[in-house]
Amino acid sequence: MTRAVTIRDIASAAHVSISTVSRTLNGQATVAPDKRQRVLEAVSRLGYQPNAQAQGLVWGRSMTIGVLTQDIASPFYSEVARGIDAGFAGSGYQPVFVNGHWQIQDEAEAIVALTRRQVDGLIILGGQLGVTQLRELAARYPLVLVGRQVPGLEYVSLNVDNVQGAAMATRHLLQLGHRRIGHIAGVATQQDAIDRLQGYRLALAEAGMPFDPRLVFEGDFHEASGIQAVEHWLGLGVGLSAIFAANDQMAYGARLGLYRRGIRVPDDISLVGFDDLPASQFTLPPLTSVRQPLFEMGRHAANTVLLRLKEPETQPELAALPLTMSVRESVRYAPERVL
Amino acid sequence: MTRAVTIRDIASAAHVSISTVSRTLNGQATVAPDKRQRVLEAVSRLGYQPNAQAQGLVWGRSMTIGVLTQDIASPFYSEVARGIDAGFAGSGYQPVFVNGHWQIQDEAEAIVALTRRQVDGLIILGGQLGVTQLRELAARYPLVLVGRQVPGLEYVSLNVDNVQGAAMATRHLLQLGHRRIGHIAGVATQQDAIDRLQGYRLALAEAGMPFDPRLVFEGDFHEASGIQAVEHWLGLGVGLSAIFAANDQMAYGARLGLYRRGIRVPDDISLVGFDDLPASQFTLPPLTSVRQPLFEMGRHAANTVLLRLKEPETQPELAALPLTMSVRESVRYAPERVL
DNA sequence: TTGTAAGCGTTATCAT
DNA sequence: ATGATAACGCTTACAA
Repeated sequence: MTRAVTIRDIASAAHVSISTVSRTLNGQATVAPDKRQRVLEAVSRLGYQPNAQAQGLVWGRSMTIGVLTQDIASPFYSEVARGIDAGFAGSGYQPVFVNGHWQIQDEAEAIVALTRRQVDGLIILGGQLGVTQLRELAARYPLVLVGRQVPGLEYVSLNVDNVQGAAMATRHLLQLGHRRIGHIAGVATQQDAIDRLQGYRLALAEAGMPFDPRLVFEGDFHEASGIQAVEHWLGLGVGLSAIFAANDQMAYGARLGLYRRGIRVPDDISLVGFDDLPASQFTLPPLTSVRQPLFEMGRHAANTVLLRLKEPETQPELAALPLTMSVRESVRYAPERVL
Repeated sequence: MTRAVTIRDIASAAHVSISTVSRTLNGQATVAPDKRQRVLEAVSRLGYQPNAQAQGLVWGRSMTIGVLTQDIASPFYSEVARGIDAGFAGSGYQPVFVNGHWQIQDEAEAIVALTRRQVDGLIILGGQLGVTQLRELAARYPLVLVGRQVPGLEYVSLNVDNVQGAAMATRHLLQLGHRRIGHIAGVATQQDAIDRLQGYRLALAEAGMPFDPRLVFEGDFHEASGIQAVEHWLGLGVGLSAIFAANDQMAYGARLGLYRRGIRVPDDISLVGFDDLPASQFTLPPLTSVRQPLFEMGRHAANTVLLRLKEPETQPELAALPLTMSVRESVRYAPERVL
């Protein structure tokens, strides 16, 4: 369309050289007041905005941070994304979000797109990128890994203790007298799913309860698999007084599945989720859940990248953020009868 | 960290000039098979990726499309974002999402950030940017406006007919015998909120029903205001047999508010939302809602930008995408008694 | 077919 | 204090 205004346009409009324009705009260097004035006037009159691409070329950085998510539209990722966005606000850096779509192929392509665009740093949320590739990336960029535990990359990994979180949820149920607790697990290839299952078993073991494999259903972190879990258990006739889902979305599904069978929550069955998505405050009933500080995680990841950018030598410790329970109305004392 | 591999590295590794490298990589031009071979080998061995910033500088475009949303983490925007992402997949263009945070100031800054980054096109979702600024942007960039109706910019506006959608929802309720229908409106400064209120009134008028202003509560499109609406109406003691919320999120809030008061949906009160967010399939009960094809809207917006980029002269018509009703379980025939 | 060199818009070095 | 000019990494005439 119309050609953009360049620094040359400003220079000729203000009757100075382009270096003078650049100097006035970039702060410290000394420029005579009158010329400075003319430059500023021309800049605002013509609406000049320096070309970030050209600046990036000469500075060797793009003021851009790549963020790899799996699905920008999932409530989980988007809450983290919001935190990342907040973390970079006012820093001059712009996050660029790309999607891996849960597929390693797409992830790899997304990373290439980011590196070609000369991102100055990287935040990788989950995913299945291989250890080798992650190590290479860590060597080239200030990198923060969220939700992945990679041997040798602990210092760039921002994690929550999923084992403890799941154990906490399970203990919560046990303390209320529940003895038959179903667990809707996530996909077995993801570390957080594995850890949460482990936490569930840990709490059971602590309480001296036997582990019944029929009480574990492997879902896929989406709502529909929560419904399937309920159908599965009801068909089997295992007896259940509580369900602990490995994430909130599956808990929502389970809730609907129970409703379809006329089973009340929490009267007949108690329900606990994991993540504490914003929406869980408004479900019916509001869902008790293990609170992951998603927003904070995003912000923390952003701040860490920023810090590494500023002081490349420092290796700030990435303390694991604490998990807490958001206790709401979906849990009650274990009923006499088990379904 | 480590310096990136440049075209010069490839040139010297393959013992050719940098133009030969460029030619091999950029397709058509003729390069001797042996040199071509050496170049390709060096490229893959050294893992060379052309610097997109430098290419952008030469080509005068960044292969980047700016997308202004209000809140990347809202289920509404993220579903559209997913569609946009899908629309650009494989096109070579990369969407860059920025947030306006519902504030005109932030929006303006976000747009500046995008233009400085030399985006080749723009998609603007909602927002409050002034008409003048939008016109300027439309003159400089291939632009698609989603959810805004700007005089003189109809040809770049992708809209749904909110008036008809709201009328459809209200008629649905009327046909089932409901006579006291509350409407939870959105913020009165947003056109879609105004249009939906108008559609509600239109359907009422068609049915020869009087408009009772006490039956309209102004919310803010978030869940909490749905709860407030219910509290407000129950306090007032207007009688109600159905509620039509201007978006799903407020409907979720209303659902919870009713639950708190022991009012059943749909037995006591019917509930209809607007947007048909993915989550509405899993609420309790699943929510009847006016379906906005959010994903499709995003994809369509992306495709339109792509088309304008390819053929700048053409002005493809932006046909309004159709709204339909997603009928689920939150609606029932009007009960005898009104609450 | 290939290499040299100009240029994309900017900053930074260097004289002046 | 200011203006040439050489980069930055790449593509693309233009010569050879």
